[in-house]
Amino acid sequence: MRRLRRSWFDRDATEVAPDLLNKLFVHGRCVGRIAEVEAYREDDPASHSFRGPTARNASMFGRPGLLYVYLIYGLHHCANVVTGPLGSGQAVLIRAVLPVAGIEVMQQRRDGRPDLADGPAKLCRAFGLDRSHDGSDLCAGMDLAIVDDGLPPPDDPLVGGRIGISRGTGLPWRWRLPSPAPRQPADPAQWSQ
DNA sequence: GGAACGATCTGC
DNA sequence: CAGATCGTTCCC
Repeated sequence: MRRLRRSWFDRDATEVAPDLLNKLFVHGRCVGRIAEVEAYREDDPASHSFRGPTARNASMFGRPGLLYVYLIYGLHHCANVVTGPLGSGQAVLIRAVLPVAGIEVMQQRRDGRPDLADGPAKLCRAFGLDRSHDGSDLCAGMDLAIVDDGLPPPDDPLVGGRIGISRGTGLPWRWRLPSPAPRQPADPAQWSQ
């Protein structure tokens, strides 16, 4: 049970992303095993960092190991882990986790729905994350952290194109645990090993 | 100053 | 399959 140190995040987002699979995402009593991620980089037209730093994406250009949380569609939040050297504008979107602890709290925050954290915005709702957590340091304490409990990333993650975006769609920068399926892929054919 | 647009989710 | 809902960005 070891919290990941800052140097661990100081790599390219496409390298960190698959390594995040099976790590534990912790916020307060809520713990989830990371099941699906996507990488975003500054040279990537789909990335919020593509057009340089702004007030919204400032934390994406911060130190590796920060949390980047943004509001989407005016009503949902999504959480990212900042990676790479300071100023490089990279992050990994946490798309899904498998609930491990704090399930009661998650159920309450999700209004009793059974699907607690199988989508990026559902996850933020279940874990109680919003814009006030943007820029938080995942390497500072145990209230908000990424933890390695010894389970390694899978040798055979499913790899596919990112979803919900209109540009940069060909890039195979989405990774998911091979099993169990936390969320059915929209198109099974998009996954490959 | 204003318009267009989301790295989504939900219920019809 | 469309509506929700508003901050951010970009263009005039």
